[in-house]
Amino acid sequence: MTGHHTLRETELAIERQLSGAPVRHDAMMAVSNIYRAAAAIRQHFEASVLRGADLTWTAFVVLWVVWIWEEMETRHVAEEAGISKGTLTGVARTLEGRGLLERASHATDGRRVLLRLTDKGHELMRELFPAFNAEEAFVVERLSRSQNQALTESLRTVIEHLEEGGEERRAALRAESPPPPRRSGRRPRG
Amino acid sequence: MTGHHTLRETELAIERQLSGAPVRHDAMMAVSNIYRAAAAIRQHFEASVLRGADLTWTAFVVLWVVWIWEEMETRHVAEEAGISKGTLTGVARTLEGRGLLERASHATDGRRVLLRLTDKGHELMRELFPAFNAEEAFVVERLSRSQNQALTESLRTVIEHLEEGGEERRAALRAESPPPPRRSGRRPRG
DNA sequence: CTCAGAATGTTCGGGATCAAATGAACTGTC
DNA sequence: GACAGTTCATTTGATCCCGAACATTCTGAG
Repeated sequence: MTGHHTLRETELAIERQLSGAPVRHDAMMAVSNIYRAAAAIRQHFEASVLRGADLTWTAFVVLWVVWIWEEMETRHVAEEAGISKGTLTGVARTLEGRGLLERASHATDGRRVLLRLTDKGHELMRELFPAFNAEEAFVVERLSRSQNQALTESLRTVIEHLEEGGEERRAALRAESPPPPRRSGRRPRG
Repeated sequence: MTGHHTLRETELAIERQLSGAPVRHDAMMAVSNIYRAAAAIRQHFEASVLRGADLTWTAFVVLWVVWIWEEMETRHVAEEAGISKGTLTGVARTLEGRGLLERASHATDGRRVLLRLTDKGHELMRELFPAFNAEEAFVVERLSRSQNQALTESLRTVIEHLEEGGEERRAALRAESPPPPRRSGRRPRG
């Protein structure tokens, strides 16, 4: 959308394919821009601050969450980091392999696993976070204080809307047309 | 951030780790919310409209771009879709395998590859896009017209800022401390 | 105490992701 | 016409990503 074509060209191309059916362009642009901005930000960070530590965005976020809360159960880390628990297992494994993170078993519940940073992990975060935050400031550099505020607020509205009403909506859509089994994912044994 | 802890708790925890060094919380919240919103949106779409067609967000975006522009060279598709050309090769392969997309060679340049939808792909997009757009409208449902407008505008500002000033900034940071080789990626032969 | 059900982290399968390396094809220059 | 440099798409390696299946552990009802 930010590529070679102008907005108007894109709109015309859409009309052409849909033979005039109404399209919510405003919603389309908002959603599209949220996604593009997120991708651009992630890419910028991985190519700048995170590059020196050879960390992905996700790996950094996991380290950050664990760093801030000192010690945390994996399911909470996954939720705060916005990834599934299955993904966290893998990310924690690589971070553990690099000596930045360590697992510890829960005192009273044998199922739970606690994550905490190693000394090396602490040291890394202490020097990395200021640089990361400086880059966050760079990202929103062109926005005024009030624009930044409004942006943050609107996005929070969207996030809360999806958290509160999303599941219901998905359930309704599933009821209309039950989805076929996913192509990927673990198969039943036998 | 939208997890169990309040904003204030998080801020205190950050101060604790940084022993009072200044932090740009406003920038942090803005960037964090952009990323969380994008992730929530992607997840909602993959669990609703895209679920029936068993498509990932990326796969849908690629189909969409090709659909709108009828026929397109791969590097332009990658740029419009916001993914690297290496990623596109893989995504196009899976889409081709499902009979939704096809490759065609360029008339005068043997290096280039053109993508276009198959009949099956056209049919899918004709029925899928309206549902997709309806979901986009759902996502921004709680925003007023002017909020939506401002959100879109601010995000565009961020995207353009990164497109225009990002590379220079990354170059400056690389000059300060030349990055070590990446852990992943293809190795030189021999 | 036992045993069914719930909760928790890991494994698995298909796929997406990037940067760097690579090979194929094109473009200019001599 | 050969050849150096450029421009494409593809390959490669390590990682991330999800959801569903799974093994292990805990909990509550009886």
